[in-house]
Amino acid sequence: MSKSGCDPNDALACCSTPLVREPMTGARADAVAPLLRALGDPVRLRLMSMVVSHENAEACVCDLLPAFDLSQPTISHHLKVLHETGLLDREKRGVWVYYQARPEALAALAGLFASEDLGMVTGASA
Amino acid sequence: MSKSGCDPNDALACCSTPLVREPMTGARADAVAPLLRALGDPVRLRLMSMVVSHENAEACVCDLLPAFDLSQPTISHHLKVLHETGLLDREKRGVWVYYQARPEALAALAGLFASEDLGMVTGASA
DNA sequence: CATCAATACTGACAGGCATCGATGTCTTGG
DNA sequence: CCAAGACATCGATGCCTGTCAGTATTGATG
Repeated sequence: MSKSGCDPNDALACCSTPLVREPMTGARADAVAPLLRALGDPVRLRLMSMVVSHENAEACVCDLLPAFDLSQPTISHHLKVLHETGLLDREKRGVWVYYQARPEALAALAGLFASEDLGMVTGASA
Repeated sequence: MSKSGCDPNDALACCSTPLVREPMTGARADAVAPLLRALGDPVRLRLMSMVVSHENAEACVCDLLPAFDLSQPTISHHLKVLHETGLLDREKRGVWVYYQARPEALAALAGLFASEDLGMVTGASA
């Protein structure tokens, strides 16, 4: 079960509304912020990038560990955070645990920062 | 001056490379993560959204304060964090301080999550 | 100049988080 | 059945951060 009231599915479902269209409600911000906070750590951001850009868009802990000067429990902890936030999927195959990125999560974040309106915003301020 | 070694300009300059293309370097992650961390707080995410979607894409503290159950110093603190991270610009006009979103910062984040490769990633895993 | 309003700054405290060492669990191989 | 490797979990520790109360600063007004 999840640790708190943050439901990843809920977060993904509501991210489709760009934050430039209208003021974000408190509930929506509470749902989206954990995604950004999870990627707000340099280690987790690198882990996410490594998994996504890895072959077949998946990687096991043994692939990721050598890139850091951190202990294995620490890496495991960060992967767990990314998993609980809904950014990574876990799949155990034999002895190894493979983490896969969830494209819909990244797509949700991309939609959040949808830049279609940004040009309009810049022009409107003049 | 910035509080730490995080240079907003550096962060914005390097964000243009999507994190799905190749593994992110440690230095790059250190530069980008603060942007995501800054928006990883629900209050700051709402503040950012409110400023961007506000009339003329700017808002003063007195416009933002009533939407929260927080004290004025707390709101000011969060705005300061967003400003130091390079997400908001400050402009003092008379008694009021107007905060304006920096479109290039949001564009940088949008570029980070550029979804052009996501479809390829999903397909490639099959 | 005196007063008031709006905002920023400082110090302090509580809570959360990143990290580690030690240990447990599960799978594979002999 | 035992040993070894891969990964997760637990408990502890130190740092970071969100929050507030109080105070200083700045500009408008009379």
